[in-house]
Amino acid sequence: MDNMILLDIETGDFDVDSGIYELAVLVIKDGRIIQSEHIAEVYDERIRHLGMGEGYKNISENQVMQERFQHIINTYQFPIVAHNVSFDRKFLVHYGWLEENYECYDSVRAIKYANPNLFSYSLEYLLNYYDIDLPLTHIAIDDVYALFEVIKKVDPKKWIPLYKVPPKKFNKFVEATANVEGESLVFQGRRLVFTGASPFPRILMKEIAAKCGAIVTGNVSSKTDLLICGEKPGSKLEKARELDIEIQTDEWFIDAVSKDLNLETATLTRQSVAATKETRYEKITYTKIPELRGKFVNIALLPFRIQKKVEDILINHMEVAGINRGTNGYKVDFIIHSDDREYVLLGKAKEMQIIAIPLSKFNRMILS
DNA sequence: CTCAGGACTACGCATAAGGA
DNA sequence: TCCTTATGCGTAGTCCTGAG
Repeated sequence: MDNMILLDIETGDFDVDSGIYELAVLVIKDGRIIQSEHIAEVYDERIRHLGMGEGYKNISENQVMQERFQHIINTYQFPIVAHNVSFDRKFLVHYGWLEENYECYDSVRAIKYANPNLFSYSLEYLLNYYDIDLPLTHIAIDDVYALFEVIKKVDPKKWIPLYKVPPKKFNKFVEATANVEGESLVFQGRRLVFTGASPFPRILMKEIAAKCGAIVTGNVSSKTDLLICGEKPGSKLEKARELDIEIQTDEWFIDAVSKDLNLETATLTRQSVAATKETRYEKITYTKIPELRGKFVNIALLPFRIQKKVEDILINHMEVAGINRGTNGYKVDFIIHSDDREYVLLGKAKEMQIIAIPLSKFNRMILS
């Protein structure tokens, strides 16, 4: 997409009622900036550096500011692009700055499609990942320039407008397997059918039924012996009634089998499998980092949701000797830490000549 | 800390293909 | 010909992740 209006706003809070304090736009034509505007009004120069709209007036209802913005929109009529555009759009539509049906694109989404294997897509993380030497000041005009640099670097080919369904090739299949210990004869040789939703995953119910000697099928027929019915059943229940087949609830089912089987030990594993066949979605191959082989790595300082992913990569792809998640006492050769904080521990690590790299750099190394 | 909207999950159901 | 199994689409509900 060569023509767009890049946009960033600073607001009082997440809530629309908190108001708009700054708005910055870059008009991009043929991939170049042809106009930049910082639509804002300073009231206290001394606290302006704090960002997040500090030191600026609330301009939500300011007619002049609104017209300045709308003049740009009307002049170029390029689609609007912002990082998490639905957030900015919500404010602009709410205060009547923007038509509800104006074409909007989310840069988070476009960048994600271009590079699906990053640990985060926040603007700060992207600046670090792409090694762009611009500070994220949370002053609208600075941030919008930063976003421009990121977009230039990524050069996303696929831009999907808000509310449009993405292409299927990003779908992943999920393979689920259940494991239940023990054997039982409760349903020996009987044909079972499940219908409706239940708090117990279907895959687990099927596995349990099989352990009890049942033959589980998908449709009710005259050969069916028993229908296990959860909430909101469909036409299977109707059919079972017609054919006068025994109908029981899922609680009844769990009750019946738990006499013989120890369900406490049942396990359910889900594995995400990249779509294959006709799609071009390739299995990720990570670049090995030789320095990590056989080393002990500390990942204590990572955001919680990312810990597991990193752990998996370290064990299965980097052949590390061990991982520790705590910060106390264990042998450590290497530290992978979060980008967004300063740690006292890192100073100490430097003293002890332990290599410490931010997550974004690790991310870059394994994908290069 | 909020909220929008996309991603993901877990079903039903229609239909086609496969088996006895 | 009847029954089972596989597949793909529709959908409702839940979870996740950015923005300030």
